[in-house]
Amino acid sequence: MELDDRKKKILQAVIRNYLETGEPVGSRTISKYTDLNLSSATIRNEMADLEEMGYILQPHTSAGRIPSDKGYRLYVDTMMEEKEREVVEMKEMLVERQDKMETLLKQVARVLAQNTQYATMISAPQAKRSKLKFIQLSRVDAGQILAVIVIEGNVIKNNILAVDEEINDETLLKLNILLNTHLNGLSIDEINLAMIAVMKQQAGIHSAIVSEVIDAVAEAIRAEEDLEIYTSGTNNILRYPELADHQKASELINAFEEKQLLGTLLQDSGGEGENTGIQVYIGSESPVQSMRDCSVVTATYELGGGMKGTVGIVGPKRMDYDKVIRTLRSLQVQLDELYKDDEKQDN
Amino acid sequence: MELDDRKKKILQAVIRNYLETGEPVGSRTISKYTDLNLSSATIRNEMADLEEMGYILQPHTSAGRIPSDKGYRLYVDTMMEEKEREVVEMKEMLVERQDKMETLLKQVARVLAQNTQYATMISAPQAKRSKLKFIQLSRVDAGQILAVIVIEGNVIKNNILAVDEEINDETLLKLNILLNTHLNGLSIDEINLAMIAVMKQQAGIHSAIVSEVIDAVAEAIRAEEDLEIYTSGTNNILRYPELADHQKASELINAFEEKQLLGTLLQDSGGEGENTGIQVYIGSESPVQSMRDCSVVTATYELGGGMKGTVGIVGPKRMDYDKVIRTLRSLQVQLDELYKDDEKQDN
DNA sequence: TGTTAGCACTCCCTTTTGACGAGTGCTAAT
DNA sequence: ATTAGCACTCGTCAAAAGGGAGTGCTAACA
Repeated sequence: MELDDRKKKILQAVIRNYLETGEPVGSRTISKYTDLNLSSATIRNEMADLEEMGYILQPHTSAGRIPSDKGYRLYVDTMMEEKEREVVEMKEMLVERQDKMETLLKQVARVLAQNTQYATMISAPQAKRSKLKFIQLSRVDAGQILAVIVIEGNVIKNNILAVDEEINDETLLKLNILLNTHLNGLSIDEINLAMIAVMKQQAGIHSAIVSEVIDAVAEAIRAEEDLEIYTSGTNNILRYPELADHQKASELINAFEEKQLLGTLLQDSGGEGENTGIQVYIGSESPVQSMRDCSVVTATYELGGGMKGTVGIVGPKRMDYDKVIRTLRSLQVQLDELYKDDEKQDN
Repeated sequence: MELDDRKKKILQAVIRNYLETGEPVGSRTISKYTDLNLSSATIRNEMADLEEMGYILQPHTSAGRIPSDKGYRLYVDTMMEEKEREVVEMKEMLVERQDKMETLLKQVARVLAQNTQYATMISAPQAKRSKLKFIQLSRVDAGQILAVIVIEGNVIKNNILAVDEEINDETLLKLNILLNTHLNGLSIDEINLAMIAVMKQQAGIHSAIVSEVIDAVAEAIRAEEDLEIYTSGTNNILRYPELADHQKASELINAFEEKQLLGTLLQDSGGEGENTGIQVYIGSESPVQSMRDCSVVTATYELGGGMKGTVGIVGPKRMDYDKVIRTLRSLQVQLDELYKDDEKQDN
């Protein structure tokens, strides 16, 4: 059987209507809703075909039809553009530039949740491969050395090292120079044992400190490389009856709290999503088990300096894909402009 | 009317029974449940009295009774101890010492939530008044100065300052000494304008940087002084039918997500709670509006070095106060022992 | 051959009804 | 002061009834 033009129109009408009302939609509704001027009986025949093809389904006999995952997929892939043009400008989101990356991300998540009434998540931006930019040791107390580690992209990590030996400012200065000349500009897998041996030798009796600093560097880079994720609007889940079932809602809320599960969603979409960087997971397409009744839309964003992160929106399958995607596009643009020329930041 | 011994026993029985079953409890049940050997009719009369006095109430005519807030309060204040002794040792919680404060707090929240099946929250420990311990400026890039600010308790904040002028290492060293000699050991309200003027004068042409550093210090201390709060087990809210109503649950989940609302709960209990530092808010006693159907139990904990924080558990009014309080006591002891002698930490 | 009107049928949802049971308050007897 | 007895209230549950939305099929129509 072929999906001719009329069938497409009917499918589109079914989906549009269902997105609005959340109720199964019947043939009579379609007969009036579209400009096809067809009787409900004809629509019924066509709908039977569409069901056979797997685009829509009946919750039970003698109910209207609702879109299947396959139907949503077709809609998202090929039918949505047309609506996009006739839509008015959305209320502008306000994302302000923030000093602290953390503040910015939390704000984005919140604004997005308020705008869409769905649950949102965002991962901190990362350079492809974190390189060490600068190390600074300082004596902060007797027996305590503060190690400040700056990673490419001006991400800063601190670590306090306990040392047995008493260290004077001069040796500290030497150690600083030693560490910086050897390590600057290197990524974690470029720091090898031979190099460490050389440094330890040069450090003489203070070789123990070198080891500790290296450990701290390794940990700092590793910490930077695993995703920090912020979420907002979790309570919006309860807005949608199809998700508000206690069992499901509890699992979802848990996923948003544990956050690590969300990582799969916020990493996958790395480069794949065509040119726009926007990707849609419908129902069972999502890699996260607890989201099999949801749809997830993710978008990669860029802050400058090659720093890329991903932001995502989670809602019911019956979500307003159109609005969500437009909102995410607008966000991409805003973030891009906000951090166009420089990349100041800290943590 | 007086609350004699028999009435107390009956009230206690009603509450115990209701905590277990969650169902309104009737006179016949009590008649068998207690060792008073009274008929249901007598119990009925007593219960009518108790209702008149406001300790219990009827959801509707011809239903059993449930405890009122006032009833719970009496129970928590005077009736719980007896049960405490006859109770077996609870499953030991495992809280491990962590390098990072953040990790520790998250772990405590999670463990507590798993153990009790309620929602939990914890505020980061704070010294009474944050004092500056150490400042370090470093040149990290052309036009970028990294300011590392260490606050009492080894809390570290970073800030990258943009500077127009080119600064060599020597001036930077001078500035470091200048800043440290003037500012070390001071709290935010000890840094006054006169002092700043003196420093600016000594800094000469680099006075602009001094201003920026002072701003950074002020912000760092302020940031440290407002509560960081971690939560866990939010999804447990849905476990309890009396909270799982969409409207209420949504508000609650939102409170746990926004976190700042929780601050009132985690600050209030500062010193008030007798000797144990444990405080119970029942229903409308809670200062947080969205928790009027909940009970909240908070406990202050101490990590050493005068660092105090508060941890809290939020559940239905019908929560197992006994177990919750015992769990919190055990946690207090564990944390105390874990950080008994030193106070290493960073962020 | 595609479209449509008509019709019987299915199935869900809501309301109604009645039975049941748990629990109460009151009264009178102990 | 306590208790047995009884009428009454009210929520819950299940079954029954009614209504409505929607379908599939058939036959007529252009």
